[in-house]
Amino acid sequence: MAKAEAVKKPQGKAGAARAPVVHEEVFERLRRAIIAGHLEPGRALSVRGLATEFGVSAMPAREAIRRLVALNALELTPTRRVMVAQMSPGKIDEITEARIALEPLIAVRALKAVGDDEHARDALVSHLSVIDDALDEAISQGDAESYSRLNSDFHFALYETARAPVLLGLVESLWLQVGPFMRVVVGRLGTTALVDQHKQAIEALQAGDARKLKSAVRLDILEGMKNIRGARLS
Amino acid sequence: MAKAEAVKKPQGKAGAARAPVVHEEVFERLRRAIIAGHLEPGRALSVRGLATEFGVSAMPAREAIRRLVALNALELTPTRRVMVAQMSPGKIDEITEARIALEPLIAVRALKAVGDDEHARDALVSHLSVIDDALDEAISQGDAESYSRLNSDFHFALYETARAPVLLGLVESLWLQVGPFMRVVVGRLGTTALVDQHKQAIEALQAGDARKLKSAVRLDILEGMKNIRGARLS
DNA sequence: GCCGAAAGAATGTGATCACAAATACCGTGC
DNA sequence: GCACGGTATTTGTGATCACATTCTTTCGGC
Repeated sequence: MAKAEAVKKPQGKAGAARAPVVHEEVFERLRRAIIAGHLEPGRALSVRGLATEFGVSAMPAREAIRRLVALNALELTPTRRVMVAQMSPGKIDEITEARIALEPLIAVRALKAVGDDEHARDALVSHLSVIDDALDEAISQGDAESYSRLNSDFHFALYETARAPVLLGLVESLWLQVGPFMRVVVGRLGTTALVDQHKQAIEALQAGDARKLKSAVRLDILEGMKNIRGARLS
Repeated sequence: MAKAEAVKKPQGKAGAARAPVVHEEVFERLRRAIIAGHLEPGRALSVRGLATEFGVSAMPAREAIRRLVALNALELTPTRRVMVAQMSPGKIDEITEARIALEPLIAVRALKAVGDDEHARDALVSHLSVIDDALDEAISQGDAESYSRLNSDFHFALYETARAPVLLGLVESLWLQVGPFMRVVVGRLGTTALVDQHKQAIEALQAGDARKLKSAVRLDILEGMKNIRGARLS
């Protein structure tokens, strides 16, 4: 398996000269799957299993798993087997606290990043609106899968414009830890009852209102995490 | 090389049955070295170099490096070479913001964790006092190496009692990113001018004063990061 | 019928090799 | 003296093998 066949990869003479190595591709796919909630908590993963599933050799799978363990997205059993992290009430509290501490900060940074440039702000607002419209569509159709993906798309589209790699890294680690449970939530509750603060956030961005933006992000987090807690205790 | 000699490791029948695998030991040693500031920013690391330095094969070195890259402690060059992360004014801002957002939270959690148990609180206070005394000693002797290590010991002795693994992981990631620069700071400034808020924090713990504790932690962070910024701009 | 031991499969970890890309080194030409 | 080009070394990455441990399944005894 995984002949790889010396793809030749002529370095892509034009462009940013990025060469997405195999283990990074595996990592990215797995990361997205976790954030989008495609993997249920407690789901066991193995190096060889992941390798065959992605059609690669054991090595890239190992490195991807190692990275995700470092980010607390995957958990090690006492015997060093790997599973998607389990949730606990205590962890819900911690993640909620950390998200509320960090995400409003990075949202405000995004606001400030586009604050000077009216064109950039409009572009961001319009981009977020597109995502949020699709989100509403997913909600009305009860499409849990799309909901999870679009919800993370919305938040990270906002956060990435902050150009704050350190904060973004912390937030990504947190999302990797909630991802598996967002899935469970929207699966159990159905998506019809879900409300979000995204439109409030967009308005705040448009108005350049940092206070309102922080509030919207904070409320959105509280709503989402409350649902997780509710699903957990049911 | 790396005979390892089949240490036999009879599983340590008594005890927590922990078997510190090779790559974890390498990771831990490297992690401590970075937090303690033993590695200067921009310092290049290589898989084989680290392997021979630690007397292991390439594999554990690879995994340790991969984990530390995931934690933003190490940086990848465009050609995938590895170095200790560089600092920039923007990163200083971000790390300061994140530390101030997170560390007071975890400190207050530590306070609450020992709040009920007077015995536990006394034990923590006494433990922290011992570390802080050693810290004063290191300062008076201008021992930069001990200062870095004891300073991180103090903070993490406090944070670990919070039993908040998620928050602790985030904070550890941040310390891994500042570690190399603490070293530079104390090396350049000398340690005589350094003041810390540790005694304030200990008093707040003893009094069960969450507000004062948060303030002390916050000020300690601001002091430390200000020194980093100053050293950077000099 | 059920518990437990033994056999078999699966898994994590470490080691080593191969290869291409990148870096460092060194000598030549001007 | 210096820039340039070519060679040699270093390096990251992927693949594969070996081994001990762990998990699973099965079968035998009571």
